[in-house]
Amino acid sequence: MTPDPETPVVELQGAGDEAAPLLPVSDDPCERADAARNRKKILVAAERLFTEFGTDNVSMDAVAEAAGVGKGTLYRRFGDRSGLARAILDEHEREFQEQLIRGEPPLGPGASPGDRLVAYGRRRLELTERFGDLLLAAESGAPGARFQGPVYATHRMHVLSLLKEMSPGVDHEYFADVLLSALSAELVNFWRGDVGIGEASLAKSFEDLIRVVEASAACPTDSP
Amino acid sequence: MTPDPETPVVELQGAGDEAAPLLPVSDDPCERADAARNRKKILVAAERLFTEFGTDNVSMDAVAEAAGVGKGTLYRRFGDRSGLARAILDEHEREFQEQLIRGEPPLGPGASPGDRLVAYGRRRLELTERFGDLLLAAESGAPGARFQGPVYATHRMHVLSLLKEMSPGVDHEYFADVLLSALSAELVNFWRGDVGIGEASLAKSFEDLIRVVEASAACPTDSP
DNA sequence: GCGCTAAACGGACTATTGTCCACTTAGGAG
DNA sequence: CTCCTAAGTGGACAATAGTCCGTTTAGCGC
Repeated sequence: MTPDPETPVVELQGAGDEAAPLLPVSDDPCERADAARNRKKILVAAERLFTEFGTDNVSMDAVAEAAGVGKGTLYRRFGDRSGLARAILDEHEREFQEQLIRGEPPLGPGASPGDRLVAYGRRRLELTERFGDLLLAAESGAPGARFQGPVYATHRMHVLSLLKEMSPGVDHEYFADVLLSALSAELVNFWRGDVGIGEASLAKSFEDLIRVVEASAACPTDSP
Repeated sequence: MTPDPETPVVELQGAGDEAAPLLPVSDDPCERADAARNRKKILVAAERLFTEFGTDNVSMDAVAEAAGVGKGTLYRRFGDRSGLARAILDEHEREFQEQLIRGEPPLGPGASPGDRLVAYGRRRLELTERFGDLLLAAESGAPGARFQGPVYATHRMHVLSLLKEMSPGVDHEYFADVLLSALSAELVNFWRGDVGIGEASLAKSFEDLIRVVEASAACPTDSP
């Protein structure tokens, strides 16, 4: 494994509902000046190449060359291709998380958990529409790697705490991952591209899914 | 794209509930004798190497060499690594589908759709326990490739028809994919390996998920 | 300024996937 | 039996990801 990829690991202990600043901090304050400069150069070059030629028509060599650094530097900073994609997405990711935690309802606090989950799904789908290829690259690393890393952990905790609020006393660990899989770039891109279903339609289906759970929390038929 | 991978495409027109023999037929009757012989040699060699060294510690070169064929032959037959994995799984897959269609309840016909879905999930989880790495390799091709091909289509149709039976008049297309994602080797392997949760526990969670949908189909709170 | 050291750099190198095409051969027609 | 051709074969080839390690340099203590 690579010595130290970019993940500046924030502690993510299970309990807390959602108040704490769980945002992944991408700028290491102890980073040497040249390292920071190169990181920036790489991110700028990569973003340009990715948008110009399409995310998966650009080799890592090409990124390194365009950024004017060696390949070793590229890999030292970002670990692998998916790490680079994640780093590019990071800025938008932070903005998104900000809205989840401190934004307006229904995305932010104040709405019912069901409404918040629906809004969360809708927003994720919008983001997938904008950043589809990049998100796909970000979640295509080693198998199972998608489920690790601070970004996934944060999303997971958000969904989990809303589910808990919706129907307390039930174990939703697995269901949280299932919901996030339902929003994975791979599935969503497939629906949008190959099946040809629009994002709005998907949002509706995702909402249905949430409403089903919401209803079952209120319905006595639920057998413990 | 590869000229003609192994997929001998069976028509999969949407309607029929599940009576027809939708099993993917893997032996092309018009295959030349030497081709068939090589196919067999490759499958045997690959299966041996995979079980001996672990599925992803074996390069395609190694498989070709062990089978005593050229790499070109390997790729002509199976398209890519994931195609090879699918072909190895094919025998078990056919057996599984046989049980779904003509086997005993609750897996086969005769039980309630909810029970059948639960049994389906349980069985898939067992298979993932046995063939985890291979299934993982089979579903790790080009992004979105998992959702294509006859095997996925068949599973999807099975789940879909049970969902329809459970709550008629509702669109379950997306939800079927979500349920199948919940059983994907990537997610399940992650839970078993990294989280350390046993298969039984996952089966329980999957069952809960199905029961929630089952309940909501019966509960008047459901808003159309 | 002057070294010193840990951090960062970069490009040669390895491993692997997947493609291509000139050659070989199975198996039916005559 | 012989010929013919479409299918099949195999290994050289190109492209790419990711590793390794000798070299360079930032930034600190003096």
